[in-house]
Amino acid sequence: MNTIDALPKAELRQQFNKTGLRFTPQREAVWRLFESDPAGFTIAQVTAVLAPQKIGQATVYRTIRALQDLGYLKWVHDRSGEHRFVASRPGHSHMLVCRLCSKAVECSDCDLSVLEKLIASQTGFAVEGHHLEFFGLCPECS
Amino acid sequence: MNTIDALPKAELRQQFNKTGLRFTPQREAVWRLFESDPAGFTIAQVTAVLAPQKIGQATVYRTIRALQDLGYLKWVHDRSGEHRFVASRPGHSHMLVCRLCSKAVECSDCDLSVLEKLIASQTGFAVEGHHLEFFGLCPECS
DNA sequence: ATCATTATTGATAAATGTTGTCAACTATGA
DNA sequence: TCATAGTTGACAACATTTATCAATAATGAT
Repeated sequence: MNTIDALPKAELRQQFNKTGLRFTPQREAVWRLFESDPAGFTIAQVTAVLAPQKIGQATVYRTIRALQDLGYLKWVHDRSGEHRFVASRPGHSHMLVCRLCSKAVECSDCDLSVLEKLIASQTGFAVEGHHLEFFGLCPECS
Repeated sequence: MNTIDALPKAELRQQFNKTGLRFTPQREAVWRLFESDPAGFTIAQVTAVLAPQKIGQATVYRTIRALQDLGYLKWVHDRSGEHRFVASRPGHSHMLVCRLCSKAVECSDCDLSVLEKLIASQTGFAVEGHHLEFFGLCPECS
């Protein structure tokens, strides 16, 4: 229920090529890493894990940004306030982050439109979008 | 309606002293800066603005962290994804950030409990808290 | 008001984190 | 198979954040 389904290699290649980017072994390795753990990783962790495979840190930075732009990576915050990246699917969604195991799951169908209307009427603010992270305990850690 | 009321000097001093911290001219200068602009500042901006007053960057870092711990500073994200700090009042609240003027206003009475219950029933996730930022257009920029 | 205590300051260095450069390499579409 | 053009990794350059420490100054007690 939590881990997202593995992304077919062909689909990932297609996503890269669509925007003129190339599908390289290094980029696939980075993506596979994120796919392997729903808790996600910080940039430092990714470079550390992939260093033995001789993947340079510049490549890690570039790949993470590319995956972000494609919508396959979203960020959440540690309790320490640090960025952590998590595999996801393109499109808007919210993240539920477990306080204990750090696992992050997407919550895409949670509607905030009611709240946005309330805000509009109370403050005159025309809400166009939002970033929302929940933290708490996942079913396994409860 | 947007800018928060100026914080009395005595109250700020009290807040610092309460936790064993001291109320110094440097710390007051940092706070006054944040109080002066509801759009907030990045750390780099604060150090740049206060450099002529001979306030070291280490002091800026320390003071911002202290103000954060006291609850008087909250962070929001730029469109570029960067941290920006904004003056606020202690306690939980959400931030409304204007896309044009970057002004940030607090929205403390927006209830997410309904949404949290919905999430709990749908995912089994026990929500304990959240971080929520809205972006859009403030009344003046609409 | 004075004083001793002890947190704070600024300068500097050290440590991290991020981006730029470029020749060699390789994925891609023709 | 081939030419094109994006990609790689090593390294340098740059930016950001933290640690150190002697001198200074805010605080509570007197």
